Amino acid sequence: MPEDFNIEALDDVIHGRLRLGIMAYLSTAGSADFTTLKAKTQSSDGNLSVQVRKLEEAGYVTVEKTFAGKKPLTTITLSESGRKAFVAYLEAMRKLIDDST
Amino acid sequence: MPEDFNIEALDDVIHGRLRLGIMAYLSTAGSADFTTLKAKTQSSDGNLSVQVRKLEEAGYVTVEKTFAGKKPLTTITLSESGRKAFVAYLEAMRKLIDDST
DNA sequence: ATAAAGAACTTTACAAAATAAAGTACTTCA
DNA sequence: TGAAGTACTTTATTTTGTAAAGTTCTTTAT
Repeated sequence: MPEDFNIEALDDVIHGRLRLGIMAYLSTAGSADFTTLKAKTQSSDGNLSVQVRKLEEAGYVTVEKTFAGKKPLTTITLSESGRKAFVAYLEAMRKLIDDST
Repeated sequence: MPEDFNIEALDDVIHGRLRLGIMAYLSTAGSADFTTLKAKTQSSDGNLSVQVRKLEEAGYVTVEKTFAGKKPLTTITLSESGRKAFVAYLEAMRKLIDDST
């Protein structure tokens, strides 16, 4: 029985579907440009833009804008605090899974 | 790299915060009455009522209304299809965790 | 006997989030 | 040079989640 499963342990910023995908990808890749992230998460430009902004506002990623030749290049990088938050999220989720199986 | 992490593998009906808590509890308890579920998930009456209805509409739980003495008693039970869906959710989540750590 | 309080919900209203559509500012190709 | 494409952002719409209010009864106190 997941007696001690605290629903509040699941960070809402991370729990969002697309944001979870972004964090999962960045957790191993470290950083990625906008286009790659869009492909990996199979999301639309608009949605990705919005969700990356939210992660940025939470301090979980940093966003750097440069140019690759003539084209704009946005690079999203997982921050230290983002990594910590993601690890905590995974820990809470793992506990839920263990307790449920 | 969670190359194969398919964000769509995460069943949206289950992914919702409170619904996830309900499913997690029911996955081990099998069934519970409204009041118990409310206490275990620390939710409000209104929210619980709404989310249970959604799980019911998805066919993941069955809801039976009886009386305990004079008081109404609503019993929520995990269905076979609900268990399957939850297992699939856990499997997708486990894969995400494994790939991310 | 009856009013006040409480239990067990449901319904409706409101707020937040996700998605989709449209817009901007270029660049490249024909 | 103009049509299509890239790399985004902003705004609008839809969906979802939460909170507030309402309903129907029961229990307790007077």
